[in-house]
Amino acid sequence: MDQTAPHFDSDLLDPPEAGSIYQAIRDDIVNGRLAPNERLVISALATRYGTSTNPIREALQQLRGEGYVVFSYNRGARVRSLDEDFIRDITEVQALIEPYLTELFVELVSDADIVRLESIQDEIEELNFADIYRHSALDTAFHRTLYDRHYNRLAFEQWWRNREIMGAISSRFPYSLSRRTAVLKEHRELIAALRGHDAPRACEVIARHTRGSGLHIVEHMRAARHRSQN
Amino acid sequence: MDQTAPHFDSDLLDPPEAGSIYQAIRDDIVNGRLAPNERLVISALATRYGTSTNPIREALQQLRGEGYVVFSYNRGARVRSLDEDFIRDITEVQALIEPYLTELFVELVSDADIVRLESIQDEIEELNFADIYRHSALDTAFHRTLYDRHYNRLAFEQWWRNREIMGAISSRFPYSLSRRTAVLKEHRELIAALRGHDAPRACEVIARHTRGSGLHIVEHMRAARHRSQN
DNA sequence: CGTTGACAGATAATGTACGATCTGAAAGCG
DNA sequence: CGCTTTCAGATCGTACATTATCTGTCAACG
Repeated sequence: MDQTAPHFDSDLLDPPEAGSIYQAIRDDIVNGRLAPNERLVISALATRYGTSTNPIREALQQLRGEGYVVFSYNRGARVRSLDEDFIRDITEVQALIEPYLTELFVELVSDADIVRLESIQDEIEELNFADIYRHSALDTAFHRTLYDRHYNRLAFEQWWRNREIMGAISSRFPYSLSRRTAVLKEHRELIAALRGHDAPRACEVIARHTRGSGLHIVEHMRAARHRSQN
Repeated sequence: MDQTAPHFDSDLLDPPEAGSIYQAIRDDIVNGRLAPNERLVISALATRYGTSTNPIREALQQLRGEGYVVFSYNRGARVRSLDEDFIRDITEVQALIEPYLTELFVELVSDADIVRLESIQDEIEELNFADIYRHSALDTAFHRTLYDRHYNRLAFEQWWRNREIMGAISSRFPYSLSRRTAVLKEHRELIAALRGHDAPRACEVIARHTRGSGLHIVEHMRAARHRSQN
């Protein structure tokens, strides 16, 4: 079973060495090694990734087009700052896309799919948020099972990008107890809806799931902001 | 001081000269001067826009991130090919975003907004598709009136990008008679729904409008493909 | 005679280096 | 204390070097 790592191709073939700088920078952003709003100095990145400046400049421009990086003229690039408003916005877009992607999956879901989802979910519950990175990987696998085979690659890529951005920020916060129980409950609810081929219910659950995830992040951000205002 | 500055027609916005190459290339794509699937040769573009290669390379990378351009390693860039599947995909995403954006507008619509929409619509009907470019500008103004003030800039930008891409392809086809009547009818229907603050109806109309627009393009593409297969 | 395959030159993408501004901030001056 | 000057560091544009791919010719072969 090819359990795919969080490795996602924007090109079909990974060029031997080419887009790897883009990949590396993007990974560093979504994993928090390059923090939101952090300045991205070209020469520093060039030495960091062991190349000259031009590949860095091009990678940053691509990331700019994807929304990970912002530029000011003659002042260089920064990692996009992820404030509460932006998380709210991205969450609402996800709450549109995910039910849309789910809707088709309800049509074409097979028994094997259900088994796979349940096995992932079993593992999630067994792990019980002990290892956050492992949990994140499992959660990603769960959702990708739903969306991977959708014909609409544009929507899928949009969803994936947004998910990575949200992951970048949410990995800094712990799961609250209420959020944990909600995640588990909603996953189980979704599986039940899929088994019954109940599209409206599946879409409702996934929309609730998505909104809850965003709200959870925003609440953490708000709390952190208040703490720092003492 | 005597800098024979290549002042492109006195700019009205933005940094002096910075992203203007990006803008120029994007405009050329969405206006069809650079056709779908056309090869984008860096040196050729450099001479075309009167600059060296690096700004071109960076602009293309940004456009890649936005989905206008695709790369293959060591083989350069092409304008994204817009096949029927992609139009279908982009249409379905638009059919998610536009009702979402409309929903809020129903809440905050003012009498002045209604007046403005009606005046645009009057002009559209008076023009009656005689000048396609003018019609397109008016139609854009109509829809932007609905979405411009939405707080979700991410969704707005996504909508705008998709709209420009669809405009790039649809401008090559004439409006069929049935499509013309549908457009006018749906705009009027939308205004009526807005006046009555009827959100569900407004969303339904705009979703139908969006899907119809996409379907219209796909039908033209299909017809053109069959013609060329003789 | 037509097709295929290899080779060489041309073309273009990718990487490196450098110089010309621009920015931001600290030092100098009134 | 505020304004100007200076200056290091960074961005942005230009030029060049290095490969990789494409094209067309020509000979070998069926």
